[in-house]
Amino acid sequence: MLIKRPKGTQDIIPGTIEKWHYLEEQIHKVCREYGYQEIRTPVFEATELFQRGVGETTDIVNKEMYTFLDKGQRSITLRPEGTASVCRAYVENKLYAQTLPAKLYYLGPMFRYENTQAGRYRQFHQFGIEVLGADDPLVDVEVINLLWDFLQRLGLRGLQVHINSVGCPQCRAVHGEKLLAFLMDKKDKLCPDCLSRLTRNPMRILDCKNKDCQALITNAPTTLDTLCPSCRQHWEKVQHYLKLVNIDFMINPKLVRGLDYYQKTAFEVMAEGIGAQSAICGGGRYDGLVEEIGGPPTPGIGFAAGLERILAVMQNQKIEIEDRNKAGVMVAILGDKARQEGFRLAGQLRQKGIITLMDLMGRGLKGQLKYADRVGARYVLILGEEELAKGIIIVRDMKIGDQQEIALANTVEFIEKQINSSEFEI
RNA sequence: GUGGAUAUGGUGAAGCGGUUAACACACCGGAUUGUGGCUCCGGCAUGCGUGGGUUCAAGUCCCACUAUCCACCCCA
Repeated sequence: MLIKRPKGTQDIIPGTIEKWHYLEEQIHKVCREYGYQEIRTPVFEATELFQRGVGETTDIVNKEMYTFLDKGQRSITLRPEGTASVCRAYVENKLYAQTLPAKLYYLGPMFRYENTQAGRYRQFHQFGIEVLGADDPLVDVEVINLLWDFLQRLGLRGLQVHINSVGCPQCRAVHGEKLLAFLMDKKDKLCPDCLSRLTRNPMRILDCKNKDCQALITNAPTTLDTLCPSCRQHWEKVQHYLKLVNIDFMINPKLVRGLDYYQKTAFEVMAEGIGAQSAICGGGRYDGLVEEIGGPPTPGIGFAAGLERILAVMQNQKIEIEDRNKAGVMVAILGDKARQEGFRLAGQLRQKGIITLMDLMGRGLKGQLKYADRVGARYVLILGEEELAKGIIIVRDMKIGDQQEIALANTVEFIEKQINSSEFEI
C-alpha cells in the first residue's frame, strides 16, 4: 500500500459507522428535548480566533494547532475545539439580538497536532453545547444535566463527574497572589513547566502531573479557598442544583482546565478502561470569552464530549447497538428475463421502505442464496424462467428455512405483510 | 518534542541462520445439471514494513529510516 491515511486520522467504515449514526441520533434527540439548536461553523477559521479565544498560554495554541497560510497569505487554522467558533458565529450573526439565551449544540471533527495514543487522535470528533447570555447557576446545572442524561441513555456505567470552581478574574488574581506567596520558598523545586506557569497562569500549577510538584502543592491554596462572595454563591448554588437532579459529583479543587477562558464552574467526566486519556467530556463557564472576541459582554457555558472516547467506553463495557441495516429481502434471479422482472420488483419493494438487495455479481442461485445469508436477508425471492412462465415467485424464509410459491403479482403486498407482522424479527 | 514495544497473505498468527514460508479464520471454486447456514475437497504470500550491511546462505543477525501501538506533557 503506497498511500496511507495521515497519522492520527481514522477511516470509519461499514461495521463501525452504524455506531456513529446511533451516537449522532442520540445527540440530536437529547439536544432537541432540552431545547438546543444545532449550529454548524467552518472547520477552519482565522488563526487569531483561537489565539484570542482559546488563549496564548494554552498547549492547544502553543503546540497543537494545524496552522497554514492559504493562497491569499491568510493564516488559517483547523479548529482545535468548538467553543471559540460558536462564540464567533454568535457575534458575527448577531444572535444576541435574538431571543436569549442562545442554546446551541455542535457536532463534528476537531484537529490537534499531537502525538497519538489511545483515545488521542489528530482528527477527532466532539459533540458540544453552549449556552450564551445566561449566567444563572441553574444554567450550569442544565448543561451538566444534559450531558449526564445523554451518557446515561447510552448506558455508560461507572462514570465520575468532577467539578470545581476556578473563580472570576478578580478572585483568581487573589488566588494567584496567595499561591505565589505559598510557593515563594519552594520555587526552585518546581518543574520547568510550572516555573513558567508561575508568571503566566499560576493556577495551572495546581493540576501539574509532575510528582514533585504534586507533593509541593498538596497544601497549596486552591481557587475554592479564595472565591469572592459572588463566585462563592454561584458555586454553592451549582452544588445545590446538582443534588436536586441527583447527579453524583466529586469536588476536585485541583481540576483546573487548560483553556484560558474558563471562569467559575469547571467540570469533567471521567471513565475507566479506555487508557490513560480518561476524560470523555470537559466543560465550564466562560463569561468573558464573547467580549474577548469582540462581542457584547455575554456569559457563556458549555462542554465538549469526545465521541471516540465515548465509543471506546461503549466498547469497553460491551454496549451493543441494534443493527438496523440488515436486508429484508434479497431478490434472486435466474436468466435475463427474470433479471429484468426482478429488478423492477426490487424497485417496488424499496418504494415501500423495505431494504432490498439483488444480485449484482452474476452469481448462480447457490451463490445468491449464500450472499443473502451473508448479508442477513430475511427473505429471498426466487425468480427464474419457470416461475415467470407460471406467473409465480418463490418466497424463501431464510430464518425458518421454508419456502412457498405465491402469485408474482401479489409479491409486494405479501412481503409487506410478512415484514410488518409481529412475528417478523431480523 | 521525548521514551518503550511491534512490523510475516484480507485477518489472527507460527517460523528465531540452511531445501517448496506452518496453522486457523475469511474469501473464491467444487461435492449430478435452479436453493444458504453444517460437513468434505480444492484454490489462495516467487513473499516476510523500506533501504543498506554481515554471511557460502537472512523472515530469522546488525544499522538506519518509516509506520503502527502504548506512554509522558496536555487534553476529547
